[in-house]
Amino acid sequence: MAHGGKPRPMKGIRQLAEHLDISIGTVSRALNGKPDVNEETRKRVLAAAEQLGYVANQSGRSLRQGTTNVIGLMIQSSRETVENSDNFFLTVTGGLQSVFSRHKLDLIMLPCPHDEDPYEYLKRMVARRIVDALIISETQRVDKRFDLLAKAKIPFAALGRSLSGAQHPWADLDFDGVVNCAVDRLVAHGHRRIAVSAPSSDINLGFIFVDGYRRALERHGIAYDPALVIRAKSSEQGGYQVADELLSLENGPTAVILIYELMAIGFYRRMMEAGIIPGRDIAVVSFREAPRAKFLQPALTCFRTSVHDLGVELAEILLSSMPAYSQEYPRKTRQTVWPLELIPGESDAFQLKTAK
Amino acid sequence: MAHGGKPRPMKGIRQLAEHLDISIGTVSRALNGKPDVNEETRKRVLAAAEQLGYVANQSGRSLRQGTTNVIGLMIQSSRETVENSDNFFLTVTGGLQSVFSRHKLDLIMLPCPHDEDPYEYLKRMVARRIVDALIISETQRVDKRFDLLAKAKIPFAALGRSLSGAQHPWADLDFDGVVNCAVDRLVAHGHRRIAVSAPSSDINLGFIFVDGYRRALERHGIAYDPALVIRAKSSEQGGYQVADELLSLENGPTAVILIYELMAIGFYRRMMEAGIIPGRDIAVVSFREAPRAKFLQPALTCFRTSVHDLGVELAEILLSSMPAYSQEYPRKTRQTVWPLELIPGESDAFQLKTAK
DNA sequence: CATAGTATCGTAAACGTTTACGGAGCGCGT
DNA sequence: ACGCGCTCCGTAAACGTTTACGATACTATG
Repeated sequence: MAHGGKPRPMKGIRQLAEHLDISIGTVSRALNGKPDVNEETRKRVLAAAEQLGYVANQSGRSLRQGTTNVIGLMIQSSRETVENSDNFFLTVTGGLQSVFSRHKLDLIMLPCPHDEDPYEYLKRMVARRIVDALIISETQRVDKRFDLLAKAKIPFAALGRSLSGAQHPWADLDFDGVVNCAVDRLVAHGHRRIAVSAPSSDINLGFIFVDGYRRALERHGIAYDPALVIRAKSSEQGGYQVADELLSLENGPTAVILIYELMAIGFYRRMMEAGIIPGRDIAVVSFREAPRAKFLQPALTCFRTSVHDLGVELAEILLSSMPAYSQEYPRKTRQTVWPLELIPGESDAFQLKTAK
Repeated sequence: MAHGGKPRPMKGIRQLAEHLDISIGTVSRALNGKPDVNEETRKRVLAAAEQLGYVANQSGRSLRQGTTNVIGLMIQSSRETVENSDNFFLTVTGGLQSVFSRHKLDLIMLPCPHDEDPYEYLKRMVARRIVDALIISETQRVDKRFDLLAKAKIPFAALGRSLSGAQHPWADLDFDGVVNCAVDRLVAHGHRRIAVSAPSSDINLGFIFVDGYRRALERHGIAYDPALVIRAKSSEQGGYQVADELLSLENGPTAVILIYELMAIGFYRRMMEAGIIPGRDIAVVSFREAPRAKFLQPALTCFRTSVHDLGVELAEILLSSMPAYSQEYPRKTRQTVWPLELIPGESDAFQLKTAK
């Protein structure tokens, strides 16, 4: 009974080596595809590993070679984001993984607790060295995390641009293009008084959106009226509130651009309550289509994109800035403004009769 | 220039020890709150660690003490799930973390790639020993993952019950209670022909829901008619399809129970197309309220619960089965059927006139 | 036969921690 | 003076890998 029986407790590479009567080093080389190993012994090793269910302990490996083969995606998931975003992150995750899995990289999500400072959380995660690279999301207009990551010299990319990260890799939806397209379209239909809804300008999106709106108006020679910019939450209630505020204006708009499709639900309702019919009395265009809005009558004009493919793009941006993969993903630029496509509906499909 | 200057490159505990002229062991003990260390030196160590930004390398620590202080939440995120579930997982995650963070445990999400077998993926994750414990979700009716985890002797809990996991820890929504309550309510309003929609019976939910429906009918002495069970996807299209199939029946129902609120959108639309008004001509009750359904007219009667608190419960179930925390979370039972609350609307608020 | 080269493998160090163990210093009682 | 206990700290082993290096056996070449 020298080395017979079934050594069930698979503790590590050592047991595997003993079971094969091979040195531990050779086993490691065989498993990792290193050159200095006979093809036949390699087969034996792989077969035994498969049979005994051996998989290398990640801690040992990471400690030795200083790499984890894991990419982290940090999400803040504030209560409001969770309520309103329609699985945006899970969809992006799908795109990211479809790229990473080709390189045997695993993606993990790092959800920052609601009661912890995102900066401190990220610092901890970086220091623990549990990931080789990081993707941060929900970027703020000024975001210290960019500096942290740059200083830590860990490869990263951002889902969402930032002033702090002007020269860093990111991918972001083309908010500017959207609002430009929307304004152009509305102006072509005869509108001059166009309202816009946006979240607080602290959030980068809130700033970019309104800034683009402003420049678009300027391009058409329309004066910018601050009263037509409504700050509201990106929710159904927010849409209701936007309608409410616009109704209270003396000189109200003939068209409105909503920043999130969900808002349209509340907006429609409030307007209908007031006897104003979207698509007939007021034009509505909304950013980012979500599957839930299809029921709206009249059909909402909005913008669509493949969030999955945005994830693919972001993954490639990240890999291009990781030394081990950069030659596989050569790039001119590491900053992508992701395009969206206009889906025409009935909510703005009328020509304004009276020129104001 | 013995040990002056700023030793910026913080490589590990060794540098920290040298910088303090203290042995490496003492530094470790000081940082980890072990008893055999002078309070003053402890303060010095903590201060220096803070100043130099030292955080223990996780790989080294894990390797030594065989524990990672990380809990994994595996999600499959099939394309359909991502489309339809309204951030259910992110909400649960919030509840989980609110418990875990109290014990300095970190939660990471492990999203299984779409093209990989969930069982193999889990096997890999377990073998790599990147987590101390696991939560699996989207459990199947028979789910090999339970056996895998039990055999690997890694603590785990499931979000969703399973036949395989009958004796294992889980928390799940009370589908049975929901369908019972719905049937009781509809019967009390005079309905005898009640239809139900459910996903495929492979999915555990699909089985439980219909089984509960069947027993509830039996309790009221109503014959079970298979024609009134419609298998459909939990989406808007699915709801449209359910209405369509029900309309084609010779002897149609006077009430319907939908399994997901999103379906009500399509259901309403198809019914209105046929000139049948929900809440007047047909009663509608739906499971699980989502914020998006509030606009429906007439208001949908549905069931609500705090998904966040479900996460809290699940976290406590898991901790109670981890040796290091079990005495802190004593439990009689490790299986929770999570209750939901009825939110009465107008969609079923009428008494059926003609007794059939 | 001697030598060089090649293919394959074993040995041991290293990664950064934690922790069991023992030792030094000190106070105190006998 | 001696022994004992206590507090605090240093030493070194161990965790499971990977990998640089050297050793061995064999083949080919002169």
